[in-house]
Amino acid sequence: MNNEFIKQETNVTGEGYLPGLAIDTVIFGFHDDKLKVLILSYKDTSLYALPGGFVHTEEDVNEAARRVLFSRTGLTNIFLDQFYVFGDKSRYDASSLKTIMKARGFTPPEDHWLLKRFVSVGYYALVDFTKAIPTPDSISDSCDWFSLDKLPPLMQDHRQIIDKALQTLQANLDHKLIGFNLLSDDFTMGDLQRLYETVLNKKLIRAAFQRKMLGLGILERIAKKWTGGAHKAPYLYRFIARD
Amino acid sequence: MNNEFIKQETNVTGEGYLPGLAIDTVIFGFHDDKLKVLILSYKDTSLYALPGGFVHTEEDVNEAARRVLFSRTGLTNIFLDQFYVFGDKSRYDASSLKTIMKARGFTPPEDHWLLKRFVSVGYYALVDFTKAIPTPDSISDSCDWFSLDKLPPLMQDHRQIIDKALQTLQANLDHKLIGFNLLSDDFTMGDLQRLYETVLNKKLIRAAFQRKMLGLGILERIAKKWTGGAHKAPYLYRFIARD
DNA sequence: AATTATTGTATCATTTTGTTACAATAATAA
DNA sequence: TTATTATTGTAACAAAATGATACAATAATT
Repeated sequence: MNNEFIKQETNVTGEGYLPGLAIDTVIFGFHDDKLKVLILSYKDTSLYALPGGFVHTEEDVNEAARRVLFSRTGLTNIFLDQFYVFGDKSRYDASSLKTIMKARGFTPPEDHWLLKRFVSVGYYALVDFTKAIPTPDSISDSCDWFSLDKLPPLMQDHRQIIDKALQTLQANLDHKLIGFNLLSDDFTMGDLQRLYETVLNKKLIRAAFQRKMLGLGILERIAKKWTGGAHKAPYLYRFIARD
Repeated sequence: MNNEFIKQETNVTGEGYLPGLAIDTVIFGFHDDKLKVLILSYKDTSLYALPGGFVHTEEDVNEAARRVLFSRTGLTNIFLDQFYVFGDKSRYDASSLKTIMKARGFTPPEDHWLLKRFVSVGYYALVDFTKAIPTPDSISDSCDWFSLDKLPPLMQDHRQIIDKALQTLQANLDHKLIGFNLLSDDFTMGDLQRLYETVLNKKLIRAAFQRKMLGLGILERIAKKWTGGAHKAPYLYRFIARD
């Protein structure tokens, strides 16, 4: 359980943190043929936000991204891909952080480091919805999956950050051996196709998709899956682990 | 002519700048069938570096990138693409900046803001070698094109920044309507093919390349070019301007 | 006027992708 | 037990994209 925020808010000058630099993570999951995103809600504020945090002075930024994700959601061992830096002057809005701190019974001084302008580095990841059991940290009420088409109003520019992450995901779906964390270990060709269709938001041709995927040589066939449906049982596949 | 650096070094606390955040730009040009990169050399130090700088407190980061490029090289109206954030703790090396300031007759205090840890946002661009006449700013001896295969030793991690920029360029050459700034206004199909071959570092099939490029519908044929060679004159093409 | 080198394009082969079809088969219903 | 149903895996063919070769056109040179 994370109580780093308490350290951050009472530490008025931001000692031990890189000033003005934040991290925001966009964690995609896939369930019910919908893309989901992990969203935190801050206690007693009705503020929704991406899991984010700050960089320690003695830590790589990429390292910080992993730590922040773990401390805010409990998710670990996830490949995070850095996708953009959000650095517009207009993006930062001190009011939401003020609200969060006040809801916690802390009234920050006007020159509190968290109220200054921040530039945020965006990271995204794809995780297996069933295996990723997010748990909120001590300053959050909840840490939940939201469908992309049913997002609550988000703090600051987090909505734009998600949009940009989705664009990056769509552009990279083919190249990166994505789905690596996204589906459970074993899946059917139908599962994989529905994932692609959802991410790319378009129908794919079944026969061609299957031929293509098998042709890539990254799938191994495990066993048959008895689905309980009135039809031939599909094979189960898994990604071939690379050395 | 830029004398922002004088402001930066005498301003020991970094007032007016975002602390710990730098910008580095990788400007590619193409000449003699070679990819070139713009490199500055600092006066009296034999230190070579990418054109870089810092972000004003009242400015977007993307804006700052354009301003920095202009103030350090004189280049303007260039589309810069943000490609990565270099945030490893190990990357920053105060010694080179100390050397630069000392060579200018200024001995910075140990806690000078420029000697602290920096995270750098990388941008790259492609420019027409013949039109981009770089001019060094007041703290640089020179601002020159270097072949990618003949780079001098560079400050800090600038070499890795260039490598990463090149990878991004290679991955995006097809998608982005690149070459937009990279070749002169009018060019032959051969010019364009040599550019692609150099960036991708592989031979392309002439007939297929020509068919593909013409098929994209982004080229218009201007006129014939009398090259002086003992052969048929090639057509000149230019990119069709989009609305 | 013949020669040379390069360009633009046609032609055909090969590969990839789109489309349709069909046999295989697990569950269900008859 | 046997037909029915829905879905899967794959074959077969069509269409499109790409690779490879060839050749006519032609500006400069001989």
